[in-house]
Amino acid sequence: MPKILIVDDDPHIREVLRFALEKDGFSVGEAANGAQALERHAAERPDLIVLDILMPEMDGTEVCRRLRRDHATPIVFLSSRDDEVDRILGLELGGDDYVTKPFSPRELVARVRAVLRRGTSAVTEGDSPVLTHGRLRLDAERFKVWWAETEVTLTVTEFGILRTLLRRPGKVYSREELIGAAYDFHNVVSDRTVDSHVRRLRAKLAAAGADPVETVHGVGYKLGNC
Amino acid sequence: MPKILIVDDDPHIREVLRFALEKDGFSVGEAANGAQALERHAAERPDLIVLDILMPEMDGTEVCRRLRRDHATPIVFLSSRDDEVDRILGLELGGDDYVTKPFSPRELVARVRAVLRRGTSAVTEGDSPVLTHGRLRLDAERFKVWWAETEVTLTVTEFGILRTLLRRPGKVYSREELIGAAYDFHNVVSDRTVDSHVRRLRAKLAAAGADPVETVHGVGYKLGNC
DNA sequence: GTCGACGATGAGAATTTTCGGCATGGCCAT
DNA sequence: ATGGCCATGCCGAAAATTCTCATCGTCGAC
Repeated sequence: MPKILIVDDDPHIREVLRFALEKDGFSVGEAANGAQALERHAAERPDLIVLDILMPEMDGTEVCRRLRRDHATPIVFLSSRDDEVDRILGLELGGDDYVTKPFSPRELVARVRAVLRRGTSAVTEGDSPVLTHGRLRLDAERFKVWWAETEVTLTVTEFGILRTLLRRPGKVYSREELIGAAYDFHNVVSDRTVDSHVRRLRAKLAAAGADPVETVHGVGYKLGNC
Repeated sequence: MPKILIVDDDPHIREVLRFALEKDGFSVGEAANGAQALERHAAERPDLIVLDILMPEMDGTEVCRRLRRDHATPIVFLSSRDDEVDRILGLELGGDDYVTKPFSPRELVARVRAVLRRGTSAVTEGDSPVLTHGRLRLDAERFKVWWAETEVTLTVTEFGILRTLLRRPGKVYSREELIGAAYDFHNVVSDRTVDSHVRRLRAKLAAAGADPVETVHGVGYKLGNC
């Protein structure tokens, strides 16, 4: 019966999350700010923390940094605004997953379960054969991609990049990460190359009426809402 | 002080190997045929077996199969004729390394050490940054290859294939294995493609005076003696 | 508003992949 | 053994994809 610590300054959110998590059999603790979070973490030793990023005084990133000094407790971030989380995710914080508001409690519980299932390790990819995000669908086994009903034909590299983006929609991937995910040899290609592939990927998706790949200036690319 | 069991029907070979291994600090046992090998193995519990393939009555492959029923003792095979070992290696016997006669005792000792160092596991690739085989040298970090003194410039795929072959010189790799080792997506390219890459790889090595990549009809490619 | 850094774009070079035809090896019947 | 036959590998060339480079546009910090 894993124990979850909810950290958010909004009592309403805490309430909703507590309800959802308890219904699923988790035992739940709460904290309303960063200082309280560290305190409760020390006292209750939760198996996972649900952590809001935007909080007065000590925000989520700072809590995360302090926790990471001594602990590997998995963290699922809550982000208020979509573009806000972008920067943070670029910075290799030790977060394990990320949910942007507004989100369904059901989704959060699913993420929490997933993180716990794959163990403490921060960066493990759930290699499901079919990935979906909005109208975008990718079948890694059959090597095919659809936007709504129309199939989009991609090359290997384009496919690799999209698959990576799709594993964590919204997360901003640096060019280096994208290269690493698509090739065995990381040290071979220049990162300008990623631009080229993203360009053609975008072109093909655009031809199908989609435009889900977004640029995050100074960091990399991410999959936006579809 | 690891114990090695030498199995070979040729007393001269046993003598040479015993001398080399003992000089290196190993303790050595001997067996002249398959039946004796099983017997000695049960009695002496060696840490590693050096096993000749071609023996009268019960040959090395059969000995290996019987041993593998109950034991994971690492095995280094000795093969008499070069082309003979090819077929056997295709068949995923549980061998840990392979040396073809004529071989230098020094080389065998090196192999034995390597196998022991990387633990019992049969198929662990020591991902050392620098792989060498005869005059052939490959640096996986700097992404460079040499034949003797001359550097050979390879493309990513050529490099990937050579690196794979180099991980177990002499082992015959199927085209599928080579594809799988060089790409993330296995299901994308036809296996004729491997031919093309091997062709260009050979051409480049030939330009440097080498011809180490050998074809094994009906199975795949392997790295021959250099 | 200006400047500097970063991303987009176009074009071309390099690499990878495929395909079809030819050569060769291994196997069977003679 | 010999010759034919089928499977498999090799080669040349073209098509597809990937990668790089130079230039221009845009974003964001000051």
